[in-house]
Amino acid sequence: MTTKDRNQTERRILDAVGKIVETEGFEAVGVNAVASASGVSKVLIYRYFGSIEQLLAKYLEDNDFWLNTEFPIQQYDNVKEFSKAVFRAYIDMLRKSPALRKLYRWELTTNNPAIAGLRERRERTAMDIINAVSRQSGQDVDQVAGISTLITGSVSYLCILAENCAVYNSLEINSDSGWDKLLKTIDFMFDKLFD
Amino acid sequence: MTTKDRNQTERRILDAVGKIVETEGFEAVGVNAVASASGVSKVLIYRYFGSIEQLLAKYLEDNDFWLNTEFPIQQYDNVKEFSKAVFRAYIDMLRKSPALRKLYRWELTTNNPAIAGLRERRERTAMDIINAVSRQSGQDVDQVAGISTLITGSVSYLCILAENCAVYNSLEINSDSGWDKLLKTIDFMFDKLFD
DNA sequence: TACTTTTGTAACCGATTGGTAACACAAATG
DNA sequence: CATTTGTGTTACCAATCGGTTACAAAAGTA
Repeated sequence: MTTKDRNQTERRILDAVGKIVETEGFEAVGVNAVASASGVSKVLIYRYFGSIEQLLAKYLEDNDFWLNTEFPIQQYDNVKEFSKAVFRAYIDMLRKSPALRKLYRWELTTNNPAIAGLRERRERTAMDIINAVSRQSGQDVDQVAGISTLITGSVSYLCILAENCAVYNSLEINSDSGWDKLLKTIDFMFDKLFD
Repeated sequence: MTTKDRNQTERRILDAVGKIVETEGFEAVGVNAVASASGVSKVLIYRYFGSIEQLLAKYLEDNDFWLNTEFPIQQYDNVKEFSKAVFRAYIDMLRKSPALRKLYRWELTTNNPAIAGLRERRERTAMDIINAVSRQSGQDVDQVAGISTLITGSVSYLCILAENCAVYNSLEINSDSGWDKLLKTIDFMFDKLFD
């Protein structure tokens, strides 16, 4: 260590967590890995964060990993275009962020208080949108939730899978071409559904 | 060990793999775990299977884990009903089999020759169905592939997630009630799309 | 019978895991 | 000045990981 600065040390540790998460995922975040990646003795990890669980909770807290993007439905011409925009944003977000993909992947194998908190907030955000769409379109809430689930669920799955698999149902999920096709399908779906 | 019977020993080892996979997933299949779960010294694992990778390959080979169910499209009244039946079967299969869910989960973090082989066969099976549906319905292949991807992708995701999370978009993915709602949405979708 | 091969176990190996104790030193506090 | 508090490192701990060596005994073979 260069200087004696707790704040800086904590930041180093958290940065190291971020690096490991982005490259190898949450599963690889251990005391030894974080210590060597940050260049800080692991004793300080326990001293400043208590445990790896709490360190990860802090990391999740620092980075807004729930769907916090603002979507003012009033600004859109109609519900259909609004819906398309929401899912387009969802895809972009997930395709751009390795950390977010790793988080979604981690959630498939883990359950702890930090994750539960994330899920709750995400659930609220999602249901706010779904309720708004249902209200404005006159569609049944369960129906809207179902459609939304089909899209976000498969997008989540494909974005995670793409890191280890290039093709799914002949779609190149590794490149823009495959996602353009999927987006076309989504648009097509909404054109048929919202009429 | 009771008797000296290689076949029986191999079976014991493979059974132990199955048990570990179903309960903890492929990630937990290690030499020590398999040895203690099977009651067989780990030396024999190396002797008879070479490595854990090869043991898992053998396990995957023994259990037909790709979509091998036969779906004769001619037997159905129309493409719409055929499609609904296919996805209903997909959901049932995945919800019933813990091992299959664990496999899908494992594939999200891993890539190896055995998995690649599975994916190829699965891809062929899926594209056969998709091509058949496209031909009979007159729909564009990419469109059919897209719809199919949205459904199977989200179903895969939700089935994996359900082991650690009870609710997604207000759907109870842990119980039949949630899946009934989703099935209704899928049926509704096909009713709108195939017309 | 004597010898070889097969099937099995126990014990060990180095590497790595999460976690802690002991100590050095800087900085603030009396 | 002396002393406590905060920050950091080194070195260690037991447990577990994948993997191997050495050996015992059963089973087949000459």
